[in-house]
Amino acid sequence: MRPERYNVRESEAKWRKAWADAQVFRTRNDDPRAKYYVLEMFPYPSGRIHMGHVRNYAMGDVVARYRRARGFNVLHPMGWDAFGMPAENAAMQNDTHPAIWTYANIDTMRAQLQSMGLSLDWSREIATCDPRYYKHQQKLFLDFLAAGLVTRKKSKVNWDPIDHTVLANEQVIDGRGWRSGAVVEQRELTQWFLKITDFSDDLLASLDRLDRWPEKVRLMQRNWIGRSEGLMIRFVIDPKTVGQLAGEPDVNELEIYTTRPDTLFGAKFMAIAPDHPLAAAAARHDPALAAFIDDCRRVGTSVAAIETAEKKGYDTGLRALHPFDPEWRLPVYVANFILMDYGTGAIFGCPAHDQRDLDFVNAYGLGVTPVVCPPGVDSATFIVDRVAYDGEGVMINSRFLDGMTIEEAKEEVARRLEAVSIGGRQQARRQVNYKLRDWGISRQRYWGCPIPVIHCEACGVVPVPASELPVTLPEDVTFDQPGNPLDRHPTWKHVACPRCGGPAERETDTMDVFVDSSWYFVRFTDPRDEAAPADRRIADYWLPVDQYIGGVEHAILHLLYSRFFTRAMRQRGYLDLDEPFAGLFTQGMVVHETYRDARGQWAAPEEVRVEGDAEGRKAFLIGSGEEVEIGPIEKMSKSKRNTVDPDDIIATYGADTARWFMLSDSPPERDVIWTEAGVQGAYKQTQRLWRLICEIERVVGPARPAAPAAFGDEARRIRQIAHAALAKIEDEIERLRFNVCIATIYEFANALSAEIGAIDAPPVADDLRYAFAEAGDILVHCFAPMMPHLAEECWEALGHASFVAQSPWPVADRSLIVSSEVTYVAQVNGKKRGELSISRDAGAAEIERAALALDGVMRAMDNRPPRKVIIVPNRIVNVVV
RNA sequence: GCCCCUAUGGCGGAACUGGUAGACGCGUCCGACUCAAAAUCGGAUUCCGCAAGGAGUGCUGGUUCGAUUCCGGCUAGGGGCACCA
Repeated sequence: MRPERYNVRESEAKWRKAWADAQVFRTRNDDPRAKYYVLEMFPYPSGRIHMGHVRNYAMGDVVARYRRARGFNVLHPMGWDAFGMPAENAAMQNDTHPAIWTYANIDTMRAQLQSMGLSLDWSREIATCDPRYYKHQQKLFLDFLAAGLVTRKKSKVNWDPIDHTVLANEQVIDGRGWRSGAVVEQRELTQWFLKITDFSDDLLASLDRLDRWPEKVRLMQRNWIGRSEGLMIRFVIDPKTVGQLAGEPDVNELEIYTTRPDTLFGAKFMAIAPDHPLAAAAARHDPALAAFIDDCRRVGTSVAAIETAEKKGYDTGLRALHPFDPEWRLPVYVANFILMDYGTGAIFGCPAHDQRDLDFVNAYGLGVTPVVCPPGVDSATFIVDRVAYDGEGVMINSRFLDGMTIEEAKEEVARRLEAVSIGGRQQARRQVNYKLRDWGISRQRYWGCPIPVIHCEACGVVPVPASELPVTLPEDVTFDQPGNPLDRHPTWKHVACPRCGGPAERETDTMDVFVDSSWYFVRFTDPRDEAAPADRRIADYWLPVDQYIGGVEHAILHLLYSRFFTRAMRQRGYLDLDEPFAGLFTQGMVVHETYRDARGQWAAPEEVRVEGDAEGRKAFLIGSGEEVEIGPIEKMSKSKRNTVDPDDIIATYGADTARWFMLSDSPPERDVIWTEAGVQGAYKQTQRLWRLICEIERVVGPARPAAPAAFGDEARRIRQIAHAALAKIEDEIERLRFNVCIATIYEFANALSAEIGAIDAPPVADDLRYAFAEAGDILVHCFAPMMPHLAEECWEALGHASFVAQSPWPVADRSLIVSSEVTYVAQVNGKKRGELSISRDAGAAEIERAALALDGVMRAMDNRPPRKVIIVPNRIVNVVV
């Protein structure tokens, strides 16, 4: 006799040990079966796992376990994105070395992940902060450097003038350093860049072939790459306005990039970025302008900050000549919303058809002239005042362009200006431009992969010889002062130049952590290879990743950088691979209510008791009974204290319950709200499924029956229920629709319960016993990817000696599912008026006759003759009167 | 500011490719079992209406025999914006 209740704690521990002892999830590179690589974005070892991790890894594990059952050789590895700022912040706060902090976190989180019962091959675990990992990254960097895929150039950073340190964008709050509170400045540093722009076209074009990526991610990447076709136009600066700038270089003309040359007759001003060379030249003769530029720099380097700041400009006094009218002069402003990184860092402003330009002229009173008239609007009365018009239309107020479409006008302007020559060069040329910029990877920080180059006064930049790799981080560093400890280290950075032997210095910048995560999926294929990032044959066998799963917050940067790395590695012969991730799924966050007391202090969910119902819910502190306000539902975060610790949930309810709840209810791409009721509901299901399996076992008996020659009606019905559920669950798992999958499992279990309840006392006929045994096996297989521990317990109860984790997926017999009768909905004028059940192969005339004979249909038709009858096969009959 | 996404009962959500809106779960209500409670099991549950029937998928307009689904205009919430990971 089986126990009434399923003992979660005992069983889960037992099965995890059994899997580990039998090495069930160990993956071999020489397995002859078809491969399937499923990967979840590896975690940053922040300290403890959170519910977002549970959700992410539960999803990946469903896919891994399902594919394994379907006969694939599955690679499902785990590792640690272990470099990054939090380790340095912790070092400063607690006086612990980043490595010690990081590895301690990894140990904690590994144990937590292991308690989830994930089917991971832990023998392939990697950490990016391990020199055995970053050694290969340094080799890749040097290889890319030799191949011209790396460059050095100047770029701006946020500089904290009190702490004397470079700040990350998130460390700049309202233009001030987070620690010192000092107003942030911009500094230019010479930094290392990976030339991702070499691949702009391919990165863009290949998006079309990523058909197993969410459309929104492809769209975001397309916009990010931002290919545009436009015109470079040289504006002559009126010599009469140059004045004291006369001696400065490049003050005779201003080159701009525009995608809207058609609006040239709507131009009201020119604007240049505060970092534009012309702005710098003008500022040398105008202290007020220099002060204005300093002001602009205090916003920081983030585009969001620059573009949301109030639009401000400074008139340089320079005037540019309109290309089509030498009498027409346009004022040249330095403006805080022009970005030096895009185009030439200079624009002409047409307020009528660009909102930013319009906001600008409204602030400076420069006037608006519309030049594109929307269809159906009278050009004589069309005015633009607060909202710019960026739609289609016909050219107006534009002399020789009048009456043309936008496209015709663009072409006409380009054609005319290409033909004009100034100083021996065309005044304008067509140009394809990209928003995408090269990837700056230099970080002025300790806890990252050292950039393996040496700076020699005589020889310049010298790569560290391969035999000396990896360049490891020195361990004797302190974090008692801000800034990069590598920079102030007494010995580490001083070395002999590998080329001339003279005194030289190591590069003290380390790499952006996005570099670490741009090739880790390659390393997992062959993680212990000492000679190469991965053996080429092994990498080519496993890659691409068949299903990649992670947060949508990585939709652009991480995924684009990984796509770049794949291309660079292919070019250098490491891989034969177009794209790293054939399938991508972006899952939603885990969110929770927030609680706040009268003093504005946040309260954690475990400190709060919630009472009430539909009318209103109230929350009280458990200790004092004080009422706390129930706030909005937000992403779980430490600062709002609305987190739930997976350890507590797993200890109370078990890993299967935690996994099940994270997969049920909400669609995986959407946010899921953590509720206590939801977890309890999931827990009840584990017990329900266990009871059902026990009942099946009692009906089937100790000996599993052989397949009978024929099935009676009841047995046929049970088989139909089981096979229909199996077919649907297969489809839903493959589409990663875990919530629908779980709903189908509930329906399946409910239906089986009803059938079991209808069974009379034993003995039970052989065909029924067979049908129940088969249905039980199918049910266990269906929930095994989500609740693997319970599934093993049930599998054993049903009399199997093997692991369900190693058993093949049952074959759905789809011929059992089709019924001979179909139900049509009968509508009159699109409104449902009845239903009719009819043979699947009934003809149109027969269906129409049956529909018109229905009571509800006749009443609704009210003796009017049918004008038209629409029949959608197997679905609907609509009578139009 | 720019780019992207989302919106369906009391709640989470389902609805194949434009074809029965509300599957499944939670909650609530009623009932069974029990001395009682818990657990479990059965039934009801979009709204208005006694009913017939009507209304209904954030708001608004359109296309269609038919719109949660397609198109236009809004509103609200969320993600990303290049040094958080």
